[in-house]
Amino acid sequence: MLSDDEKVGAEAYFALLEAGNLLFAAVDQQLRRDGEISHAQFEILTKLRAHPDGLRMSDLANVLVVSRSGLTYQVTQLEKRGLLQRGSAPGDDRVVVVRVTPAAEGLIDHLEPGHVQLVRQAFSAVTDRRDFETLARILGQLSQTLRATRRHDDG
Amino acid sequence: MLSDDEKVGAEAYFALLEAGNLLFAAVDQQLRRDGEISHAQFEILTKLRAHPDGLRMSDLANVLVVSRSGLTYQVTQLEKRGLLQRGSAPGDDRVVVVRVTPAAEGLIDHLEPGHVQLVRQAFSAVTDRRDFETLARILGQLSQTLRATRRHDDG
DNA sequence: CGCATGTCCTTCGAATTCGAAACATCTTCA
DNA sequence: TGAAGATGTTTCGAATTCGAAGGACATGCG
Repeated sequence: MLSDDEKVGAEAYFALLEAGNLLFAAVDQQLRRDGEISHAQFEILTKLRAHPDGLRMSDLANVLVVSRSGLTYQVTQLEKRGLLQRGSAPGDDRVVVVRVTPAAEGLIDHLEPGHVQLVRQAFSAVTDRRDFETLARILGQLSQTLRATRRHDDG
Repeated sequence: MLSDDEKVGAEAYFALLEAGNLLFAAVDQQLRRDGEISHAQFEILTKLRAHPDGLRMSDLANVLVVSRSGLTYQVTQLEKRGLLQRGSAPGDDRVVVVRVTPAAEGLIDHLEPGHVQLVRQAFSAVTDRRDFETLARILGQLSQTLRATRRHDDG
């Protein structure tokens, strides 16, 4: 038998997976419709846009929580579409640094308004600003904990 | 430029996707290691266990937030392993009703302790019980909103 | 009844994901 | 220098996912 604390914990756990799943699916559908791009690819581009100097493949994979090989696949797709470029890093020829192209910035600008609106709509039932802050804080703690125990010995 | 409200909203949005992703990945890894089963399959079994009379394929797909065809695939896999059974529904020969087998209940019982411990560990940084309640409440609202606007006209 | 339409599940092909293994390049240390 | 191990990325095969199309049954209406 579960204690009351465990019950509310399990509830939060299931709710997190469900909400995350639904939110991802909703955003994915919209992005595919409006911009012929998947949510996974969109996340790559937006993360890269926040790093004008580019990111190494491994770092990008860690940020996005995907495997290195999975990232290789998507980066190849995006490079074929001219939305990003692979480059080399000075001083280490093993490293591949990825940067967005102006075309990608244009695409992001094109998609951003609808994207923001969809997310706002999804959260429309959350009216108290403190709820947002609580949500962001707890989920941030959760991510931090999970990243800390995440295996580092890949490949 | 985003307002402060939009900033905290965007933060919550990104945190939700990230935490959900990390949590799913962590649980998936553990279940594969301890029980030779994926998180997706484990969720099917646990949902079904909560419904001793079985569930129709469509209803199960909706609950789990997966496509009908994707569910068909996983149900076939699980049936091959003897963890669930397909049956017919009285009065409508189109419908397939799925039920867990005793073997699946045994597997769930075997995996449950480690599963609970992992989740508890993931949430270990969340110490205030009201935070759990807030989390469950907000994410529940979010799921409800997203389900309401979800497309019902599937393949 | 008999056809049109709707519902439910599965099949099919394409896209995406992962982990293991392969490859290439550093770094360390003798 | 050069071998051994570490690090970074890609290739490969297998598993999983989706949406569209197909097939089977149900329902409504003439």
